[in-house]
Amino acid sequence: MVDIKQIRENPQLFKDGARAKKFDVNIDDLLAIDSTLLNVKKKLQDLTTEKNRLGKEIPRLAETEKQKALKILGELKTLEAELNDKIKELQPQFDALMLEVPQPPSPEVPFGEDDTQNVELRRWGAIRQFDFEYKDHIQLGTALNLIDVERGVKLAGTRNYFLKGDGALLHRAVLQFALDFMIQKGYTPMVVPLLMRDEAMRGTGYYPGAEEQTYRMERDELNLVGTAEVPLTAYHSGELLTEEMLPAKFVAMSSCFRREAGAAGKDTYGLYRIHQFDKVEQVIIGENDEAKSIAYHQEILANSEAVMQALNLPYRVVNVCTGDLGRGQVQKFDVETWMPSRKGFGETHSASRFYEFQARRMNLRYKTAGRQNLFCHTLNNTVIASPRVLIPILELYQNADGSVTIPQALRPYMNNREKIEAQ
RNA sequence: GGAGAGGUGGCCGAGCGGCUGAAGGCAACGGUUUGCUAAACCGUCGUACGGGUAAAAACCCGUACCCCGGGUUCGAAUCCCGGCCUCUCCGCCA
Repeated sequence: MVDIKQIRENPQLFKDGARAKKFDVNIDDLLAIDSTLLNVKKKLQDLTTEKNRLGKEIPRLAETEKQKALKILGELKTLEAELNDKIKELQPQFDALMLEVPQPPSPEVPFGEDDTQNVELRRWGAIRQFDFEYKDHIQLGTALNLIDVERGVKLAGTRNYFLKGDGALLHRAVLQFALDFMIQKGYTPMVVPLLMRDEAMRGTGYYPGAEEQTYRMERDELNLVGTAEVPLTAYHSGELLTEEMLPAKFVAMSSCFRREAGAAGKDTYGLYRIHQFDKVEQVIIGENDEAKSIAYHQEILANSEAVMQALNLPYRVVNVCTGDLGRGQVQKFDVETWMPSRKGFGETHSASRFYEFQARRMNLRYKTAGRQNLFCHTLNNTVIASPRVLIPILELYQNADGSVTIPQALRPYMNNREKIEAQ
C-alpha cells in the first residue's frame, strides 16, 4: 500500500506509475472519495466534540436545563448517525481502492510492455556448445529414471510429476546446498507454515489480484502459499520492532503451490511450469532507507548469483521493465539461466524490493533510535527453486554417453559421487 | 470433538459506567551520582487522524483507539449480543 498523503501531494506520479505498470486504477476517483471522506470525518469530529462537551455538563445541570440538553443531544445523535452512514459507505470504497494503487517504479526501471522488453544487465558463464545431439531434461530424466511425469499426471493431473532415485536426491542436494550457503551468509533459517490467512496474502500484496493463482482451502479460509516470501515477510507483521533488530534476514526452504491459471497451454512440456515445487527463499526486513534498500537488493541478488556460479550455470541478469513489474515492486531483477531445451534463458530467480509497500499493508514497523515509528522496507529473492533448476543442471551437465555429471558443489550432498548413470 | 478461562500500551499487568489514554512494574530515553561499567535516585515516555502556529524540529487543540463488529446509555476498557483469536483440561490422533 502506498501513502495517501503522497498521492494527494503528487497524484501524477501515481497515475504514471500505474500506467507504466499496466495496472488500471482510477486515482482521480480515489482522491475524490478521499476528500469527501476527509470532509465528513471532520464534520463528525466537530459534532462529537460538541456532544462530548454537552454530555460532560449533564451531571451538573438542574432538571429543566438537563432536559433541554438531552433534547439537543438527541438531535446531534441523528446528525451523527447520518455522517456515520456516509463514512460506512465511503470507507470500504476508499480502502479497496488503496489496495489497488501500485507502488511507482524506480526511475532505474526501464519502460516496457512485457518481459520481452526487460533489459539485460550482464551475463555470466559460457554457454555450452554440444558436439553431440543433446537430450532435454525429460529425455534424460526418463532414460536415467529420475523423472516420472506420466504417473504424476495420472495421480494429480497435468503439471505434476514424480522425482525418483537420483532425481529426488539431486533435487534435495541443490536445495540443501542453497540453504547451507545462505545460513553461512548469516541468514536465519526458518521452517514456515504454508497455509496462510488472507491477511498475510493481502499484506504481502498477493491479494487482491492473485486469488486465481492460489490454491485455497475454502473450508478453513486458508491459502496454500506460492512462495515462502509470504510467511517470511509477514513474520513480524503487526509488530513494532526495534532498530537493532534490523535488518532481519531470513531464509526458508518450502514447498510452493501455484495453480498456473491463465497459463493454460504455456510451457506444458517438462518441469518448467508446474503446480508444486520447492524453493529456498531469502527475505530481508530492513530500515526505512532507500539507499539501504538498494544495497540489500544488490546483496540478495549477489547471493543468488553466487549460488549459480557455484553450480557453474550460465545465466544473465535482467532489469525487469515496468510492464512486467508486480503491483508492489519498486524494482525487480530476474536471474535467467541458460536452458538448452528452451534454446534460451529461462527465469530461475526474481529479486524484488518493495520499500514500504508490503510493510504498510501489514503494519510492520520499527522504532528508530530517535524514537520515531517507521514502516520497514522489505525485499525478497529466490535462492534456488527446484525442480526448475534441474532443467539447466541436467541438460548442461549431460554427457555423450547419456550420463549426467554431478556439479562439483553438489557432490558432498550426493555421497561424493561424480555421475548419474543408467542403472 | 466435549468443558472451561481469557484477549488492556514495546512487554508484563491493574482497572468501581463519568474523576482512566488508562494504576503499578519492566524495557527505553534524558539527567544526578560514579575513575569506567553496574547499582541507586530524579525526570520523560502510546498510536493514528484532523485542525492551529511553524521553513522544519517542536508545541497547542480536538477526535478516535483497551481483539473486531453491533447494541444499551446523555456518557462504555468497564454492561449486553455476535464474531475472531489465544490458552487450559478431557477425548482422538501423529
